[in-house]
Amino acid sequence: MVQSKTELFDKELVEKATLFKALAHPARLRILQFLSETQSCITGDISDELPLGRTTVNQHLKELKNVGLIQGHIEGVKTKYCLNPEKMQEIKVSLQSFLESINLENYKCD
Amino acid sequence: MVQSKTELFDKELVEKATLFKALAHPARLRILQFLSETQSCITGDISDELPLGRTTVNQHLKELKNVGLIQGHIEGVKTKYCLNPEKMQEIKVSLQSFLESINLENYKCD
DNA sequence: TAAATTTGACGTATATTTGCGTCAAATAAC
DNA sequence: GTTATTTGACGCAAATATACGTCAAATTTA
Repeated sequence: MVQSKTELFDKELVEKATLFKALAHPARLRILQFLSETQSCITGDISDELPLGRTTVNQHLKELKNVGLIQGHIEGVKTKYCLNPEKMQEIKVSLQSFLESINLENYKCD
Repeated sequence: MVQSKTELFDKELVEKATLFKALAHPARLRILQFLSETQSCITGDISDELPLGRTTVNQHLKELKNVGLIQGHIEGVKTKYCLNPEKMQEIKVSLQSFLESINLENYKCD
């Protein structure tokens, strides 16, 4: 067994968990920060900025791309990576709404 | 090798990644929702509310406890689980600040 | 006291994530 | 045309997460 049981949960919850998971590694957070700091697209070698090998960074980039947080244009041999501001905003709203739905003012614990 | 490299990142980033990770599974999101919906502490058997076995749910509860999102009082044989509103608020602020630091108004992609 | 309930601890199996090396395709530089 | 760069795809090993069964301690209940 030990099969994944995520599909047994509410679809919306699964989606939010997926978003959170994309942000659940310091390398991915750092990549997002880095892209925002540079204020524009970056060609390749983000791995120079991280204490990880190129292939590993590439994999993290792929994960971020999968959830739509970043985009990549190919320009000749090189690839330019950028944030996807719309998706970032979407995620922000999504997470805030979840956190707000949870955090009740008059929560009491007896 | 394949050793964990998380310690090579900024401590603050690692902490935020840890928080996100705690929220990266639908079962844990559901548990948080459930605790907030009931508006009070719940004795044991949250597993009745989830499509998972008791031991599995217990493990998720433990993870949530580890990051401080929930608390558990022991009352006789039973254990009461509650949200930790302070920590929830803390996490909310922490995540919002990260997202805001990332999402730039005038982000351009050439 | 004996039986039933409740729960954490422990062990185990499978799945997924993380990290990286190597290779091949594509393009640029010579 | 040949060589160098750049990058994704592929595969592998170790680490971690997920899911659960079983057991023992604690505590009610009978």
